[in-house]
Amino acid sequence: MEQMQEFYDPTAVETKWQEKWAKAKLHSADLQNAKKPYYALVMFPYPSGDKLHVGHWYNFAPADSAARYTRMKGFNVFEPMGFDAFGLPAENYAIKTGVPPAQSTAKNVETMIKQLTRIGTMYDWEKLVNTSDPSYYRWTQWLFLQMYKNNLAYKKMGMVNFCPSCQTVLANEQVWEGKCERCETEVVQKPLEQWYWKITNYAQKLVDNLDQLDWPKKTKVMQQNWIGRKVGIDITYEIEGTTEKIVCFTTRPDTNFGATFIVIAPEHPFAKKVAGGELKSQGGDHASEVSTYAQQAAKKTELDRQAEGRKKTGVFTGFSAVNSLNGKKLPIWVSDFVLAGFGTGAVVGVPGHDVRDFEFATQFGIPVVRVVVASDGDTSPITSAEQVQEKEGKMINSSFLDGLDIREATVRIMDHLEENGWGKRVTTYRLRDWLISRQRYWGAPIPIVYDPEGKAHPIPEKHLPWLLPTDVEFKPTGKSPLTESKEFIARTEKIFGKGWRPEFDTMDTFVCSSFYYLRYLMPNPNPNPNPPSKKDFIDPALEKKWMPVSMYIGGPEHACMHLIYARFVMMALKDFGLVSHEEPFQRLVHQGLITNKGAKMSKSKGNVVSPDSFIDRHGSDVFRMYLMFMGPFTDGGDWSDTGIKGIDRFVQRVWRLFSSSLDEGKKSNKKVDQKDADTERALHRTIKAVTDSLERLHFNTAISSLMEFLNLLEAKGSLTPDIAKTFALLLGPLAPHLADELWEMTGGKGFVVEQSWPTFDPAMTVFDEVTVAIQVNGKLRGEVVVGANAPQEEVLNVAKAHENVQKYIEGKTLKKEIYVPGKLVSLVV
RNA sequence: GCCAUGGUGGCGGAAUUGGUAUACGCACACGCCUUAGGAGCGUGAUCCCGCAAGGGAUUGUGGGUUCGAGUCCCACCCAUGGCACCA
Repeated sequence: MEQMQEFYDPTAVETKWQEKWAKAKLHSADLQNAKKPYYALVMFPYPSGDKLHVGHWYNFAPADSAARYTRMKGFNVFEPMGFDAFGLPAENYAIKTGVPPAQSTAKNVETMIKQLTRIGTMYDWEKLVNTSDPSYYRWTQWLFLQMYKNNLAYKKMGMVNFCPSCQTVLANEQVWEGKCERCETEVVQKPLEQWYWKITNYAQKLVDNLDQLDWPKKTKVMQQNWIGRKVGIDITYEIEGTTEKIVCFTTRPDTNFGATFIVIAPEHPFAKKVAGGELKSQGGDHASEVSTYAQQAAKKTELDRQAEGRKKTGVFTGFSAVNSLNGKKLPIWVSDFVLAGFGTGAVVGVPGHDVRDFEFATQFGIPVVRVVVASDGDTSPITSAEQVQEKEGKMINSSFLDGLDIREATVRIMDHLEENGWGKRVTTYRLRDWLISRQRYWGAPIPIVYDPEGKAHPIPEKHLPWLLPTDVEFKPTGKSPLTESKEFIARTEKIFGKGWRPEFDTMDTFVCSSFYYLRYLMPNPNPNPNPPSKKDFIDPALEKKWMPVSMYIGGPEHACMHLIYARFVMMALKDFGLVSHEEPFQRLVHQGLITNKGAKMSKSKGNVVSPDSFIDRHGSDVFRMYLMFMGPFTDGGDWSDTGIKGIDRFVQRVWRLFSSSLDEGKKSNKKVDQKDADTERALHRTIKAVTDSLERLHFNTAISSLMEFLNLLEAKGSLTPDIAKTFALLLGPLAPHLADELWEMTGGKGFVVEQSWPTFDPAMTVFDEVTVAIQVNGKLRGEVVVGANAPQEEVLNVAKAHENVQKYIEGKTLKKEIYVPGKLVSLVV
């Protein structure tokens, strides 16, 4: 009765252990001497002034549980943490409050470290990185210079995505459904000269390497789609009455005998020549129509195009090309359904076998020819869009291709076109080069200066870090805020000479995060390497030993941003001879999304759950276990205020059982460790179940196995010291504070995370006696208890003798008898 | 439209290879303890019929393979995520 009043006090216990862990430097990894390195990484957060939200916990706590389990399995686990500190959140906060981002960031980092510690994670704070610190961004700039040196960084004029709200350009990856990934404002197109990194050089490798990675299939497919590799052929068409040629890209040259027209994008050079009156056709002057159409098309926004739907518009140029295959004339049209940025910006129209071409042809009265037999054998003329798409079939109306399957025909025609010099096989990609310039303040300055003629020069490495000036307004105006800095310009002139100007743009924050996993391995950098050397960037021995990251955990929203940029940068670094691996993240896992009442948590919806009140009341262990218990880690789940009770009860019951049993043992000094076979077997089954669950990151079932075991122990009424110890160890990854407290109560030495993970005896996980189900004609009709190793015949006889079974088999002939050892008997009558 | 993933009680979910579907927990009902309970403990429960013993149905829908299907195959429906006038 006395023990019943004793409650587990999470706050006291958790504080006590967090202090002990810190004092023992329990989470500090010895990078140099580790024998079995295991790099456990989570995507680092940006330092926000708000409290850690449930999403952070849902990402970090289970990741930490996995890392703790791995450590107990005997690995030298390195679990670092840092801050993706440059970027819009800090800058927007500065704009609102006038507090310089450097100041607010430093403060936020401090509070977040405290919050992250409260989770009870094993972060090795000695290796902290902060991307906004000059000791970090000097390497962001150094990386830029390596890219520049190796011709992977270049500046070019072009149409770019511009967010009118953030007042900066964006990379393609950062435009989602035509909107800014950060603020969801409609993005517009602007012609600007900007810096790019040549990610397209690695397009092929980025696709090919996916095969070897242990990543979610979904993510691989997303990257594949994003890179958009397409194998096809460029076919050259001569234009009648001119010396001009048009090259069309197609993946379906097999249908080329069915071509009846050509369409080019409004931005295509030939369209410009027609519009400008440079070329005049015999059939009349179409310059004004083409130029008007091109101007209208240029004005259209993404929204206009969506509103227009698939309705085709276009104008005739007055010119025709010739299909070399059959001498047919192909009128050349201009239409905005053809994209200037894909392929060659020109398409050969085969209306019989492409829906868009069909729509265009019917819109403008262009003939439609069938060159593939329909699946139902139909060879009649095509009259509706439903008849169009044929991905299977044999060729007709196609000269030497007739009768061939479309796949054979594709190869044949490609060979034929290449042999005659009319075409060339090519591979195209959807992926565009990475635009890394940003017209924002809070980022790493691009280490470039311009001479008085405006020519770009890289800043010599000895001048790094090329410091971000502080004498600026933060308010974005579309012009880079750095243009206002007198100090920045003075500094440039002082070093490089009068009339020299610095590059005023800063780098995309995704540049900072594209290599941070390497910087964690350089915890005590030479504070001022001048000039910086390769070895200061990353120690090759450490890189070889620790990379690639063993397990990387973070949200799926980064599939086509950070996760593609980081892979590209690692590949480039390998080519520069700086690292030994091509891929940064061997295994990737996405945590699921945690919602509230089915909706994504957001401040504007006012449905954000703050962990704090729950932690104050139940403690971090209960909170993190509840998040893990909600369902599989990768699925996410919907928040519920009440469900946490179940975990709280579990923790209290564990506590009560431990304190009552262990106290009792002490007081009466009686031996309570005589083994009970049932409990012993249950213990082994529990170890097996928890181990299997943790291997699969199914924390929810690991917890339910422990609950089941606890239910059994409570029913037995006592706890032997051996079982108590193992129970504490099994709880270690899931509820680290409680586990250490229980471990201490059982007289365990050291910390739980330093102990070996419990092992089980497979022989002990099976029962002596098993319950066997009996089915008659597939329906359950009874069960019997037999010895686990009872021979088949004996079990079948017992089964057939079963009273209820008798009712169903009496007087009938047994057609089949099946015994699945230890599971069931199946009788067929 | 295309690709991917998923659909199991009132709810979150469990069920490595086809082998007793609904473990574990929440919520619920009843009981115990209590001055009290937003505490604790115990019992019950997928649904339908039945006082009960028991029977029948059931893993989105419809078929199929099998002694046996949540699991494998085919068709369809729905949900979520991604891509989308990409030639």
